[in-house]
Amino acid sequence: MTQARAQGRHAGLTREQVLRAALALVDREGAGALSMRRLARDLGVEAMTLYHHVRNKQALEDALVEQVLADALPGSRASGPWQDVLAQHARALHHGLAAHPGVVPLFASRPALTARNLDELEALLETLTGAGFAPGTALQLVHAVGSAVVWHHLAESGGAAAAVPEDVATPPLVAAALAARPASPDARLDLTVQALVAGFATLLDRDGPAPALEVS
Amino acid sequence: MTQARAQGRHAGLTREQVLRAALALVDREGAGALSMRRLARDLGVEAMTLYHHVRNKQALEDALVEQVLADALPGSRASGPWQDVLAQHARALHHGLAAHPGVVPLFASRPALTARNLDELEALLETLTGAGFAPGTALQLVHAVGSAVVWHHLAESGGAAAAVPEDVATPPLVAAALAARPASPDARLDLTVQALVAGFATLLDRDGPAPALEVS
DNA sequence: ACCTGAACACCGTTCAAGT
DNA sequence: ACCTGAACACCGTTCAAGT
Repeated sequence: MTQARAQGRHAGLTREQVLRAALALVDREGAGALSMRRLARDLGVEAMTLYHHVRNKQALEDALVEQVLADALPGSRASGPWQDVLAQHARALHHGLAAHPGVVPLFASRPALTARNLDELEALLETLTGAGFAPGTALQLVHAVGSAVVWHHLAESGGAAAAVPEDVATPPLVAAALAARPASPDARLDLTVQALVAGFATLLDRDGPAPALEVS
Repeated sequence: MTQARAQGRHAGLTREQVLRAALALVDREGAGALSMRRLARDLGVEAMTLYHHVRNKQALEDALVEQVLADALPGSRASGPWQDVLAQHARALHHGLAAHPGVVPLFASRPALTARNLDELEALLETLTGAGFAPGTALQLVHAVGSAVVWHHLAESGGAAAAVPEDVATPPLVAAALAARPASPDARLDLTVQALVAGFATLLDRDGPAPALEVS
């Protein structure tokens, strides 16, 4: 968008500018609109210039995911009952994704564990093992909650709910269920997260007795 | 791969052949390798020929998802306790996805409800509402289980677990958790599904008393 | 060190034309 | 009805070259 430069002239482009522009593009037009050439055009630069600040498109997408994650989970290290800590984590992730809906599809094809959020994960595991969970079970619980949140956004933005085909007769119970389920997406996510928490709570007994949390 | 034809000659191509070839391609080389031009080459045909059997690439991908789903869930209408019916549903979906790992990424960007599996859904809702669940809750439970299974395959094939970065010191609890969690992917999926089932079971009381299933 | 330009090997899709 | 061929407007990435 800015004007062309003679060859060899510094554009003064930084990695941060590239990432910011990429995030803006994805927020505006979705992950499908992100291309090296298009992003370069937005920055008023040749496409090849971008490769000086980012290894390739994959790495660019990785960086976007990391940034959204880092913004969403600032390592708050909340304390309190493990159920609340986990719910707080889910909420933070939820709001982070809501702020950048276009990035959500990129989460689907990427590992859940990145350098940037290892600290947050460690803090959650501390809380959960402190509450009596075995470490392996705790990790699965964190993953389950995280993926439920991501999946919720994936489904919400894909119009998953609205997709009962027109030309097919909706069976009675499906129709009733669609009409009766919680109206707001947030309430639906809450229900699922609460069910996960309640479900893993029943596994607590297996892992060993929980320390009495309420006592001093 | 077959030899070229003079213009206007019938290739005798059918929609079924197109879908079969597309599924084979995706199974062999992943969803990323699926392109109209590549698929046409595999079929020994010009790319434009495909548009006679499929509306566009989107529709082709939709058809692949539907087919994998239809193969995985043949509408078995299993009976028994709702927990078992749900676990059986999860297993069927799990095996269906395992048979076509390349198709899994296509599930992430598509609605969960298609014409092809409405019957299966209705049957599941029958079982769950029969067990005392409110229809809305039942639908959410089915969705939660389904997305847990799909997410599991997504994470498994994306190498999500193996992705603790080399250059970063793994915090102690994260390391312990990775070492201690269930070794096999199947066992991990089982744990999550069981937790979901147990969690929604605790919601049963809210929805109303369950009819005595064992009686007569 | 940072940026450009041409080139290579690809895409999805429209449109007019063949039989 | 079914298939082709050329065309349009795109891709990611390599490589040699400029300052």
